[in-house]
Amino acid sequence: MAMNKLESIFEKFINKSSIFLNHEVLRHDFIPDELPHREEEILKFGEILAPSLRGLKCSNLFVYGKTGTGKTAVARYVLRQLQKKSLELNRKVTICYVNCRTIGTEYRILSSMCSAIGVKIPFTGLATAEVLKRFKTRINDLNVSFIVALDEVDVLVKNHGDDMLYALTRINEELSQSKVSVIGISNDLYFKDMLDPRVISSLSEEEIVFKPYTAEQIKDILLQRVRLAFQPNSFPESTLNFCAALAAAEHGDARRALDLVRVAGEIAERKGEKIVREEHVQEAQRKIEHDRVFEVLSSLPLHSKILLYSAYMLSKNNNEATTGSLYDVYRVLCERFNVEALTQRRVNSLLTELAMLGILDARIVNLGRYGRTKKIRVNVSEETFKKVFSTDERLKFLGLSGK
DNA sequence: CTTCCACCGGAAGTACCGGTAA
DNA sequence: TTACCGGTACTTCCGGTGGAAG
Repeated sequence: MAMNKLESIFEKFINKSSIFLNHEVLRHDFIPDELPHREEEILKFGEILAPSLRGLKCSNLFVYGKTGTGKTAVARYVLRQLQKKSLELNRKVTICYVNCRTIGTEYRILSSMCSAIGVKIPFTGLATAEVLKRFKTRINDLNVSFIVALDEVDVLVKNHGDDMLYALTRINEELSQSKVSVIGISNDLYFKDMLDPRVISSLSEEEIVFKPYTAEQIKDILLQRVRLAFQPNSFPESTLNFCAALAAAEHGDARRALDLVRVAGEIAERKGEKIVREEHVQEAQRKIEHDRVFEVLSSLPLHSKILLYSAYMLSKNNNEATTGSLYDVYRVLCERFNVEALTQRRVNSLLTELAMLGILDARIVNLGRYGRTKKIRVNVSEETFKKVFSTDERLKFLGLSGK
C-alpha cells in the first residue's frame, strides 16, 4: 500500500510532469537568451566593457539597484557575451565573477581572482598582501584585459572595509602589460557613503542604475519564462497577472515573482492538477515565507536558539522582553542546559543579528529614569517555532513538543 | 533645569583553528 | 620546527545617551 504510493511518486517524476516542461528556467541562476526591459542597461554595459576587446582598459563600473531588478542577470549576461566574443576574435579577455556574500572575505575574493588566471592559492595560510602580489605578477605576464565583477560589494565593505577596493582600483599603476577593470554591484543605494572618496571616484567612472520593474514589466518577464517552463495552457494569464501584481507590490522584485511561479507550479503539480490557479499562488506565498523562516531558524547557532526560546517564554507570560529580562531568562536556561552563558554584550550582538534576519523585532526605547533598552518581540509563528525546536537534538529535552 | 538609569555599541584584545613558508 | 597568516567567535572595557523623575 505505502509502497504503491511511493512508487507512484517516483513514477510521476519519471513520466515527466503534466505541468512543467522545463523546471530549470525558473531557477535563480538561469540566464535567458533575452532579458526583457533591460535592453538599455545591457547596451550601456556593453559599451563600457567593449574596449577590453581591443586590449584597452575599460572604465570601472558601478551598478546599483534593489534586489530582483536584474543587476546580476544583466552583468552575467553581458560578461558571457563578452567572453564569447573575445574567444571568437581571439582576444585575451579574462572574466571573474564573484559574489561577495558567498565569498565574503578579501582573501577568498583575491584567491578566486587568482584561480581565474590559473594561479593556485591555498585556501588559507598566506598573507592577503602576498596573494595580491602573486596576482599582480602573474597577470602582468599574461597581457590580458581582466574584468572582475564584485556582486553585492556592499556586504564586503560593511564587514571588511574598502581597503581591497582601493587596492584594486589602483592596481593598474603597477602593471605594464595587463589591464584590470572593476565592476561593483550593490543592492544598497547608500553604499557609497561607506566608501573613501578616492575609491568612489575611481570605482564609479561609470554608473548604471537599475530601476524596479513595474507590474507590466514583471508580467512580460514571467510570460517569457512561463512559456519555457510550463506545458502550454497550464499556466493561465490570470494566474500570471496575480503573481506579477504580488511581486510589484514588493518593490518590483522579479526574483520574488519567479519564485512564486515556480513554487505555485510545484504545488499544483503535487496536487495532481493540470492548471496553476490563484489559490496555488497564495499557498506558494505562504510556503516561501515559511520555508525561509524555517531554514534560517534551524541553521542558527545554539545560543541564538536559546535566546529565541527565552524571548518566546517571556512573551508567553505576557511580559514584554527587554534586554535585561531576556538575559536573566537566558542565563537560567543555559544553566539548565549545562552550557556556559555568553556575556550580555555578546547576547546584544546576537539579538541585533536576529533582528536583521527578521526573526525578532528589537526596538530601542527610552524609559527615561529607567534607562534605555531594547524591546524584543518574537516574529515567528508558534508552529514554525515548535517544529524547529523539536528537530534540534540539543534542545529536545526542553520538551517543547509536549507543551 | 540636571541627574542618572540600563542599557547600546564601538574598539581592542584573546583564544583557537587550519593552514603556509622557510 | 618556528613564526606567521586570516577567519571566527567571543570577552573586556568603556564612553555614550534619551528622556522620566526629581
